[in-house]
Amino acid sequence: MRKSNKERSEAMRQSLMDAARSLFVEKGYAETTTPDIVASAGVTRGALYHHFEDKKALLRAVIEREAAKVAASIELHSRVPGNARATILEGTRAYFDAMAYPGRTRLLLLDGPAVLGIEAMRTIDEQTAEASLSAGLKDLLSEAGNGGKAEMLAMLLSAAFDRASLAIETGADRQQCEAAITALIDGLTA
Amino acid sequence: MRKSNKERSEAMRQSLMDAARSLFVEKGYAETTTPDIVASAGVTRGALYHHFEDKKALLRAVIEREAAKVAASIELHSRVPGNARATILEGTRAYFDAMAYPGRTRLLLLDGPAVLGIEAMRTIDEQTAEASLSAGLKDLLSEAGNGGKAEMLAMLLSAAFDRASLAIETGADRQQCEAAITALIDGLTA
DNA sequence: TTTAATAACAAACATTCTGTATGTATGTAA
DNA sequence: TTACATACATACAGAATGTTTGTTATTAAA
Repeated sequence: MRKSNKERSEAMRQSLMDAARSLFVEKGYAETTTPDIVASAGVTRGALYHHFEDKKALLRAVIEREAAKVAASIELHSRVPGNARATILEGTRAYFDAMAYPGRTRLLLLDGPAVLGIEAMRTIDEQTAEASLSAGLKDLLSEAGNGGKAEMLAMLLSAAFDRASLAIETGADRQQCEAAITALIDGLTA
Repeated sequence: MRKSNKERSEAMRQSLMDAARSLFVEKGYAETTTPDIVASAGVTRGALYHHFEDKKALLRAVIEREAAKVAASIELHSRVPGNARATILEGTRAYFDAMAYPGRTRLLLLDGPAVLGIEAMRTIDEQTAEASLSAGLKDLLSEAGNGGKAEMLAMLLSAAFDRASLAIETGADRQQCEAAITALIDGLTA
C-alpha cells in the first residue's frame, strides 16, 4: 500500500506531536528527551529533526494545535443569545470545560509561557482561545460603561480564568470557581 | 585574613545565588548552564554542587530569597490605616512596586511555576508575598459580606495582580492597571 | 599542640542530550 | 528511465549534568 509524500509527512507530524504531547504532559517539557519522544512514536530522531527545526519548535506545534482545539471547543459550545452576560458566563463554562482536558493547563499555562515566552503565547492565544472570550468580555464591559478599561479588565479577568483552571485541576471546587468569576464580572457591570 | 566555615559557606551561597539570579533573569533558567553560573561567580562547579543538591535546588533558593524580598517590601510599605479598602489598594501598589524590580516577574511568575511546579510555588508564596496581600483581601471581602467566597476571590484577584505585573513589565500603563484592579475590588465590595 | 575528622572546594569522569552531517531508500517529475 | 527531491535512519561532535575522587583549609579532640 503506497502513500503520497504529503500524506506520510502529515501522519508523521501528527504522530510525533501525539507522542510529544503525552510525554510533555506526563513529565514536563524539560524532563522529556527527544529519544523518549521518537521511541514512543516508533521512529528515530531523524524523523523528528526532519519535520521540526528543534525541540522547541515541536513544543510550539503541540501548543498551537492544543490552543486551536480549545478555541474550537469554546466556539462550538458558545450559543449566541442576545444577553451579553449569559453569553460570557457560558463562554466561561466552556473555557473551564476545555481546559479540564488532561494536560492542557500544563501545556498552555506553565510550559508554554516559560519556554516560548509570554509574548509568543499571547500571539497564539490571540488567534485562538482568548480571542472569543476576550471579545465577549470587552463587549460586556463596554456595554456597562467600562469602555476605556475594557481591554485591561479583559486581560485581568482572563488571568483569573487561567488561575481558576489551574485550581480546578488541583482539586478546587468548580462551582465555587464559577461563582467567584460570576461575582467578579457582575461587580463590574452592576 | 581568616574566615569561619559558616561565614565562607554563607558568602559562597549568596555569591552563587547572585550569579545564578543574574543569568536566570537574562537568559532564562533552561538556557543558563552551571558552567556559566560558576564562571560568573569565579569558582568551579565543585562549589555549586557542594552547596546545592542540583541546578533546580539553586533556582529554588534564588526564588525563595526573591519571594522573601517581595514580602519584606510589601510589609515595609504597608501602613495600617483603619480603612480596609485603602490598605488593600496600598498593598496593591506595594506589590506592583516590588514586582517591578528587574527579573522578579520572570523568576516568580514564569520559570518558578514551570520548573518547581505550581504547588511548590504556592507553598513559597504562602509563606511570603501573597500572605499579606491575600490576608488583607480576605478581610476586605469578608467585611463586605463575601465571606464564603473570600478565599477563592483572593486567589483569583492575586492572579490578576500577577498578570498586571507582567503587563506592566512589557509596557502596559501602570495607572490603568491600578485603576482596573481598583474597579475589580470595588465591584466586589460595593 | 599535635592529630583526627570534617567541611569547602577543585578537578576529572561517565552518562546523556541536543543538533548536525551523512547516507539510503522511496516517491515525483521531466 | 533518468534526474531530483523528499523522508527518514545512522553516525558524529560538542556540551551539559551530576558524581566521584582528590586537595586544602577549618574545627575538635587528645
